Amino acid sequence: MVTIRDIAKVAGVSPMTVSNVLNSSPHVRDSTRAKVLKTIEELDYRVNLAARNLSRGKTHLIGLAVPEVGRPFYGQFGSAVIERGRQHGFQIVIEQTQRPKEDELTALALSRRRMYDGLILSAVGLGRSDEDLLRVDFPVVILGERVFHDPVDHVSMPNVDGAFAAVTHLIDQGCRRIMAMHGPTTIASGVSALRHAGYLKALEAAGLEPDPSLTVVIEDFTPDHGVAAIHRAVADGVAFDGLFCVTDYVAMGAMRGLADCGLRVPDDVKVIGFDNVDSRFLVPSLSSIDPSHEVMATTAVDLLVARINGEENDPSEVVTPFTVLKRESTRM
Amino acid sequence: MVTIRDIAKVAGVSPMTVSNVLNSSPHVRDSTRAKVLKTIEELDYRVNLAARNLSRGKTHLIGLAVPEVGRPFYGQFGSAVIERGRQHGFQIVIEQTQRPKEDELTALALSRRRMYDGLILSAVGLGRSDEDLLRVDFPVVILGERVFHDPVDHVSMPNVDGAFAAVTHLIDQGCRRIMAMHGPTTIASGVSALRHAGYLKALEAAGLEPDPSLTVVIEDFTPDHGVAAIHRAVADGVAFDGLFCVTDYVAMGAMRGLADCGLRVPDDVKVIGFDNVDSRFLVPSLSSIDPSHEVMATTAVDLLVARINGEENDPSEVVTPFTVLKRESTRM
DNA sequence: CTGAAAGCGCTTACAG
DNA sequence: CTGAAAGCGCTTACAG
Repeated sequence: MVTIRDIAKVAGVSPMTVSNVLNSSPHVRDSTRAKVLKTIEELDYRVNLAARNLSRGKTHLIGLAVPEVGRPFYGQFGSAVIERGRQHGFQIVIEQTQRPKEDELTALALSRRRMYDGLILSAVGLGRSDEDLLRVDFPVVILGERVFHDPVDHVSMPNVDGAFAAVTHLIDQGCRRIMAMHGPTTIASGVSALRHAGYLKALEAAGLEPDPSLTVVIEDFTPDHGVAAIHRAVADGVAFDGLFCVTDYVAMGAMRGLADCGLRVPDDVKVIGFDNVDSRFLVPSLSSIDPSHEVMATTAVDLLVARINGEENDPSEVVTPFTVLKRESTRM
Repeated sequence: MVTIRDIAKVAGVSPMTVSNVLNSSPHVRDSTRAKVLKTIEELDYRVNLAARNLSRGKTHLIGLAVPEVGRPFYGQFGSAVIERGRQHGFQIVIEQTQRPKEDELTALALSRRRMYDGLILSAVGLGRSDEDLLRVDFPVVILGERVFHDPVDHVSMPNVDGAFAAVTHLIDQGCRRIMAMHGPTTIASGVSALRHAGYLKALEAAGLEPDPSLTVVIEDFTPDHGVAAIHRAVADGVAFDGLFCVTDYVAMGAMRGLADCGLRVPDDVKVIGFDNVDSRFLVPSLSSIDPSHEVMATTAVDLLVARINGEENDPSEVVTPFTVLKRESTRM
């Protein structure tokens, strides 16, 4: 392997001059710079980043821990993070936290091994009891609501308000028996609990009595679970004219399940999701809450980079703005 | 920051014994190991991977260069690569190669800076003229057909055969005027050219005359382009009863476009895609070619890891098996 | 503008 | 079983 010393020897300068050229320091005479660059070219030298990382104390690597990058939301979010990271000169290592809490804590621990300069952690499984673990002396941005008083930057979605708006839209479109489909609401700060809260709030605001049989809990946010949940509900004879799904990806499955059962969207059941991932291409096009995940990604990266650069602001909590996208699936 | 020397000092041993403990070397007395581990615990020490990487000459990082991880195929593929990498003890850095050829070459160049131990490169823009650039003394696995004689492992999809099977299925279902929708066929080894070849082959095998007006070229493999292409074709009065799309993601848009134009699937037009990404959840469910991307991911990672470990096999070219998934969108 | 020296925090033969 | 020394390939003050 060609090193800086080889270049120095051939070019007849010291290693440190080569280093200066590599780092485009102004303190190099033009002729020297040219000579060094020429040698670098000739020997096809490439800087060894492992060495640079060690001496600089930075890796320019950011960890991104999300449940599964194969799901549309995280894929698109990840894509935006990679792009924004690149703009700041960082590369992104993706870790998948398939086992919600366990893997999220592992990611946190890993990142402290100085492999990453910082970590963006989608905390879907962390609850109040994990507060202490977030007290790290390491740049971290959490994707999700602020749990308690963890001294960490948060970027979160407008879960309650978005769900409220979604369900209110269903009500406006004439729905009276609205099903809510989401995960267990055991983690109070989790997406399911918050979106369920928004659902209940919307019912209440409209003077509708919540019916527990209309709350359908799924284990995981995949279309498969959406399909199965609808099959089950219909088999159980649950009657409903509206459906609010925790994510578009789940809604995609739910719409498929409705079709299986001979229920038409929007005629028999109006459906709305959350995330706005490719949902406009479905037939019927799926109404959704757009939490502007581009904004989330950009904000998360920017906050993290600021921490990495040592800016000492108070921990901030950014809730992204949202839009209600009204499409065919909720048409009157 | 706590280093190995701090641990050594406190535990009363030499740094190298700490290192031995960290690397679970058997040559450490149990009592010494216990003492060191206790100190590590107490001082909350974490190994500095940047330092370890430098001295070991490995980063345990694999680069994955794909066009855009927000697209279902690459998201799911990336997910499988991350998972398989993890099993081998590697982490994955994703680079997005939005500008096909340019960024792919950049990724190649970057990976030689010893940041990655190896690179998995989705070569959508590289053609025969780039052959030389692939002659790298660095572990690389290319996702895509073998261009010429580049001495590199390849994992590719059954592009021609898969397309042949897809179009033959349409013909079997009674289609006679079959549209092919894909990108420019300028790169002979590219996905579009190969799948188009399979399309032509299937027509020929069935004795159908190819009609150039039925070949629709799109700029990018997104649903948006699928929608627009259908709108355009219908506005132009192109008549067709079958549609083969280069990917399911494009087909999703095309089906949306057909709905916009009042054309029913499968009654008026039967549609089949390629990739099998969530296509079974669409309404109607989309027929597709399943190129077993799990197998692709696993194979690519395994081949790369073998290279990284210095195994000196001849460059292999693996074409994954495929399945024709017959669903509602091609029902008679 | 250029260089000699020390250091980043580990690991790797080599002795003992 | 344990340690002293050299080295991985850079960068960073500090001199000159």
